[in-house]
Amino acid sequence: MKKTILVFGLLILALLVLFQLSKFSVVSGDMNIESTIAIVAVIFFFVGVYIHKKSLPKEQLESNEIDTSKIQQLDITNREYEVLKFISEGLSNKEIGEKLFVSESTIKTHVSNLLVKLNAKRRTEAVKIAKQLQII
Amino acid sequence: MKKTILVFGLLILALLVLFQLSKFSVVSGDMNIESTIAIVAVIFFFVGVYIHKKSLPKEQLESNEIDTSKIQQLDITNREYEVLKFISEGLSNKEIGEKLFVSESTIKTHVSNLLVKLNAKRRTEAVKIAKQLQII
DNA sequence: AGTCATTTGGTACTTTAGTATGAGCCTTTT
DNA sequence: AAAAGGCTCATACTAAAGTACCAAATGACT
Repeated sequence: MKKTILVFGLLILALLVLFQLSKFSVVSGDMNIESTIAIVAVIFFFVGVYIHKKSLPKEQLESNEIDTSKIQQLDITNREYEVLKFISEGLSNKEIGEKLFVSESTIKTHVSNLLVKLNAKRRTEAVKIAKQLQII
Repeated sequence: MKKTILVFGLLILALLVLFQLSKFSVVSGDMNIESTIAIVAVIFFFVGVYIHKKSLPKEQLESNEIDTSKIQQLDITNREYEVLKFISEGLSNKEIGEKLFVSESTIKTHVSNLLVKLNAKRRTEAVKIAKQLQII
């Protein structure tokens, strides 16, 4: 929180300096008007982008990107990951088996392994943990 | 997609017009340099904010806000909603019962009613649907 | 050729989950 | 007071989910 205030304070200061500099350049004739306005426009455009980005909660920007490396760290195999995604879609073991053209037994095996690897007691908990880890 | 291109096209056009106008104002002496630069800075700042906002996927901005009205539309009661949240946390009926100081039977009743109201076959599907509806 | 990880699938069993039904107790509304 | 909705709980059941083991086929790597 203190950090945010500091950053914004410095930013405003920088903008004021920039603004004064741009005026000075024009008045002193070091630069023509078109260039100055263009530069100011470009800079303030990016400032607008930056401010808006910073104004958003961090999760909304970080989230939605699946962390592939974490999947490997947990030793989750391709097949297991497929099953995990179907679980998060709310499908039963039987339905997942039909989607992947394998038996329900196979899905049960995958699910059991997933629960161990994700340190979950139930499939619902597995979904929660997987989302926290940004795996799905 | 066509709409996006159209909007951005018009936006660029408007900016060019604005840019030319600002130059013209200064050259013709209708406005002083300071004011012109300030106006351009402010406008392009907000353009930056706008562009950045538009560049984000809609879900990232809409999401994270729970839709209270939709909960009522579905006739989900307070208690049922509490249970729903615990389900999404990956708890079992027994664990939820302990958290809410009621029996597992009671939780089963609530879950059954939730599944009907959310039109889900399983608790995992209920979680998925509830998230789609931005209820949790 | 042999090892290893992955995927598959089976049996047998225990544990949760979910359904159906009925009932008692409150509180709010009519 | 009666009706209605919400919360509670129990019984009895069926259906999924999950565990524990075992075993076989496959492909990659050494």
